[in-house]
Amino acid sequence: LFLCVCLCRLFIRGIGVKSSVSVCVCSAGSEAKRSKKTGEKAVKEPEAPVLYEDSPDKLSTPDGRAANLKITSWNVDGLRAWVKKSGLDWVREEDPDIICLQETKCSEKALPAEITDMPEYPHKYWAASDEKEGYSGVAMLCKTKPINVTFGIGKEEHDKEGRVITAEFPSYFLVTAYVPNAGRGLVRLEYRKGWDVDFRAYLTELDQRKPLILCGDLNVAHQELDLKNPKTNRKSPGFTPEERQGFSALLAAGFVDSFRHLYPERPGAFTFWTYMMNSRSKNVGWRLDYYVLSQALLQNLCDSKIRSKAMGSDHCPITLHMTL
Amino acid sequence: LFLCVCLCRLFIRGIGVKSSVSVCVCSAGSEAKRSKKTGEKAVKEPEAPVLYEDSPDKLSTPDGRAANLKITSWNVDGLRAWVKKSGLDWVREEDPDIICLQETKCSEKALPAEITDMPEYPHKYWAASDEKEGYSGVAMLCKTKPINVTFGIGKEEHDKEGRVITAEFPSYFLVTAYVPNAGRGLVRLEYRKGWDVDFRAYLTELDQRKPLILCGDLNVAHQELDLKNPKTNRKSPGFTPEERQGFSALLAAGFVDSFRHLYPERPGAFTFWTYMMNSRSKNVGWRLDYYVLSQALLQNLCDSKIRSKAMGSDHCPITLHMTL
DNA sequence: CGTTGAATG
DNA sequence: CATTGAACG
Repeated sequence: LFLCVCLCRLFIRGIGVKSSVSVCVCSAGSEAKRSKKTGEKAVKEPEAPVLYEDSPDKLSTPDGRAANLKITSWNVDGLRAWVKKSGLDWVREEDPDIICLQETKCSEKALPAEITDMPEYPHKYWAASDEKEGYSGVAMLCKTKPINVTFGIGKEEHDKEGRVITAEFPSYFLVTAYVPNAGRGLVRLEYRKGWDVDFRAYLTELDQRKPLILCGDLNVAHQELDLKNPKTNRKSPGFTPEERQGFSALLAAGFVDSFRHLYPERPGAFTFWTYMMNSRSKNVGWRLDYYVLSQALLQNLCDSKIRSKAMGSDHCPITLHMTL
Repeated sequence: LFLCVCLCRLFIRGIGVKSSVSVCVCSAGSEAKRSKKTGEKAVKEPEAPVLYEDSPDKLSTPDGRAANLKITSWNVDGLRAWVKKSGLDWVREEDPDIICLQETKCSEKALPAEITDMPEYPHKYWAASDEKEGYSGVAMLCKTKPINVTFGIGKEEHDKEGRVITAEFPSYFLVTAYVPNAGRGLVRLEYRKGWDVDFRAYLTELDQRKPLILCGDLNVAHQELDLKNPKTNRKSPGFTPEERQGFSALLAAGFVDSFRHLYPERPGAFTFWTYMMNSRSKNVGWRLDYYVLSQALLQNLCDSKIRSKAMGSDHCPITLHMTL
């Protein structure tokens, strides 16, 4: 086992795979202690995985107004493969008013007819990477037509990779984003830091006009509670101090992490699991996908859900219920 | 239909795909005439495909000596995928004394255990491309140990792509080759012409020491009879005048195309069908794989077979029966 | 581990 | 149409 762990670490070294090693560090209460005591060797034994069950959807605000807006966000990790894996069947079942997709990896002309033809969502918006085909890309599908839709964040250097779509509705902005990954070896961490600054400025500006909902793959696990193995991932993309501080700064600018607001202590609530090492079956994951709200919208928040059972990507979808 | 043909041709234009257009040009006798007469429009209709059934194996020489050497050659188009598609099951069933494989696209360290462990063939020889991983590569598996085995043809410029293995046995040489494709747009035709000259010299020299059997994907259809659509492929890699003349020159140097020697008029005898356009089901193919013999070995030839039903690659295997 | 396009055939 | 490694995650 020890050898195995070492080999795993060697394999992962420097490349910053998100899920880290195969030995669970997050303990499962008394389970963990017992297994430590019974372990014959000095090496750690795998502990019982903390699986996760999301609570039932709450469909009203704290003051009792019924939910009337349902949004789903999903990093699909390649829209075409995700469609083949019946991702759209799950979406039809979930039946949200708005669907936001990230990492579509698909130019508009290559979109499968299954999604371009979907009559339930007559208003569809696509953003793709200008240069690299099959890289990045986000989409937004709406049942009702937004007042206005824009692409990018208004900064040339950030707007070539199809990472942001902003839709304006009467009472709010909806922003969906696929935040740049800091990359293996953190080769793109500097760029990411600049992105975080500029993206925060963009959101702050929007927020001054109208409250906003930000959703998508923000490519950061904010706190230790937000990933299975915080100890071993301090230098992994998505959990560097810089990226975590970037998220903290966003919250400090007047926004709220809706899930953590509602469930401040809930462990094991992840939205991403690397395909490697059976991470998902062991719930060795990260919470990288969020609904971040303008503080002004907190009163309209009903629930913020993690649909961890939905398959088709290395991320699972998340769903937001609002009264607006 | 005409539009479709045009689009196909446009798609294929300049890239020299071997199988050419989807309309069969090779006629099926009276069938063809009838369909032409009944055609309402001026455009050609698809004709009934000429399918191919190989004759039963003949297991003795013309003078009645029983076959005692069975060789199988197969361009596997990626050994790892071919193994997954049960190519080895077919080989075990065929049970030849020697197996020659081309386009293995696999370095020695990446070989699947299913083939490296095969106890029926204790003597295994692998050649791979030096530079490009997953490109070219040939292999030879023998039940009995050769006297000597060499790699390449003794010319630096040709010996970097793992294209030739030569095994010396008491009474003959066995050479397996994956001849360089002239490439889309014939970008490598000049190189191929040089190869043909040097390979022929290599074989001629070998032949002076001991008679030889050459097998493999020679990447040329010699005569019009050797591919479905000769008219439309005059400029396609594998059927250019230069490549065909290269093969003619080889025969003129004292060698025999064993299949065509035995079956001089047989049509539809192909060993390759592009994966595109359902070519194989329509037998729109090419004969690119050969057993070429030193003239001295003709007296030992029992049969030269095309196993066109064996699946797992875009080529089918060919089998040679000899008395040696 | 799994998606994507590129090169090759 | 299908295989391969490379980039990326």
